[in-house]
Amino acid sequence: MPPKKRRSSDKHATKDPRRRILNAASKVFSEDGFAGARVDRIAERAGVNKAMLYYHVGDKEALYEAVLVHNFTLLTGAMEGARISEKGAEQQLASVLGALVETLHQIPDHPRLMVRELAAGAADLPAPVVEQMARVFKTVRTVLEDGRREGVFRDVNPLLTHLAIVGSTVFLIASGPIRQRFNEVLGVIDQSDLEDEALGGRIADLILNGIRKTDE
Amino acid sequence: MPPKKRRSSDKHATKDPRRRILNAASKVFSEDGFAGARVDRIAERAGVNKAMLYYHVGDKEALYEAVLVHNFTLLTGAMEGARISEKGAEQQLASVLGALVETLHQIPDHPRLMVRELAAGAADLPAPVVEQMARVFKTVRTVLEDGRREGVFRDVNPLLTHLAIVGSTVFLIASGPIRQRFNEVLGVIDQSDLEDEALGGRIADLILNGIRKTDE
DNA sequence: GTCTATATACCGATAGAC
DNA sequence: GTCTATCGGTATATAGAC
Repeated sequence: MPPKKRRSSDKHATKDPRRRILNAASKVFSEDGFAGARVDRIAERAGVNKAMLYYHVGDKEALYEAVLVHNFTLLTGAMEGARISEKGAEQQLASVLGALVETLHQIPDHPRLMVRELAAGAADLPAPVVEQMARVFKTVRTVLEDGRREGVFRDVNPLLTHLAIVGSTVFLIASGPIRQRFNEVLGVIDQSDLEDEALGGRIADLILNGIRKTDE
Repeated sequence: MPPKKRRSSDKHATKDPRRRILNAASKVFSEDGFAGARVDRIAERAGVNKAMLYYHVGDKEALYEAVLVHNFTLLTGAMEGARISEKGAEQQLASVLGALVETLHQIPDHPRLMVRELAAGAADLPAPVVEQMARVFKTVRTVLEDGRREGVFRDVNPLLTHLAIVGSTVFLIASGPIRQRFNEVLGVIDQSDLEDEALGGRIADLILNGIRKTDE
């Protein structure tokens, strides 16, 4: 038996409290923002007493930082793993984009949280979170530079391109709930092909066509 | 003398109170979000008494809706005007994109506000605001469809492309404040060419290359 | 470790004088 | 139309019993 973390293992649905609190907090923070989120609601959704929340994680601010770092770790891990699993820059970019889309699709809280931070100017983001953001940018930049060196990508501005990639992806993921409302106003739009993981391919296609070096 | 709206005209800095309140509210809401915004701070920044704010505009919710509609009106007007001032679809798209970037650059509050709404799922956006959002999408979609009919654009998904355009633009505008912080972590990045209105051209270039029909 | 009850502070909104 | 003073509701955080 592995000594790593005792599992209660007998019953169901009871992960360790801290994990349950973090998951609940991620949802509530992403829905209502930091200021709008209510600690009582987080505790309620996590199925723990509010006092226990403070006992296990800390105050509202510490809870928020823990959520951001946890979610970001999943994203950076997936993107970096996707990059080194491919060889050519073009394949790497497609793979990294796929990992980006897929991960954000799995934890849609995260793009919503980060999109709020972006709106706020990300002025008082904790340093650990900024480091995670930087890792995402570094991964994309590396692929872009490799692609340019290989001669398959145009000489695009890395930061601009990165923002276009992450911006369009995050926008697309985060906009899921509102598209239905759009349809009511605009009439029916076929968005069947916007569902599922076909998203990654569509976005990758769009971006790749924007930066791929053609026979100009 | 035009009968339209009496201007105090004698002194300086005193526009009508409602306008001052709306401008201040736009800034504070965009910085702190609806829940995080403090009515006292809005009144203070507008240079009016809090009771006067309620007298002239209404409660916090009415104030918020008034801000969104006001900002959106500027954007839709600029984009629709830019479209009909050009002839070819490609020129129209460049012009519309230019108007989009320029307007958001002039009122950076707006992308921040909308980005927050997006994060929240835009569940309880007032109907007038949703209509304005639809106008933006309609303008972009019309250009894309024209371009496809003219044979200069690929058969891209309108909603996907629209989200990529607006997403990358909004992201770029809204991310202004955080890029400096990125530089501290990543080392110096040349972003001199990301300033000013050169932005419009760069984004238009990137997007156009993504959807332009090539000799495939 | 867990829960109840509560202290403390803050914020939206308005009453009412001028 | 303008301002001061304040009410009432609510949210974070903790004290203290078990």
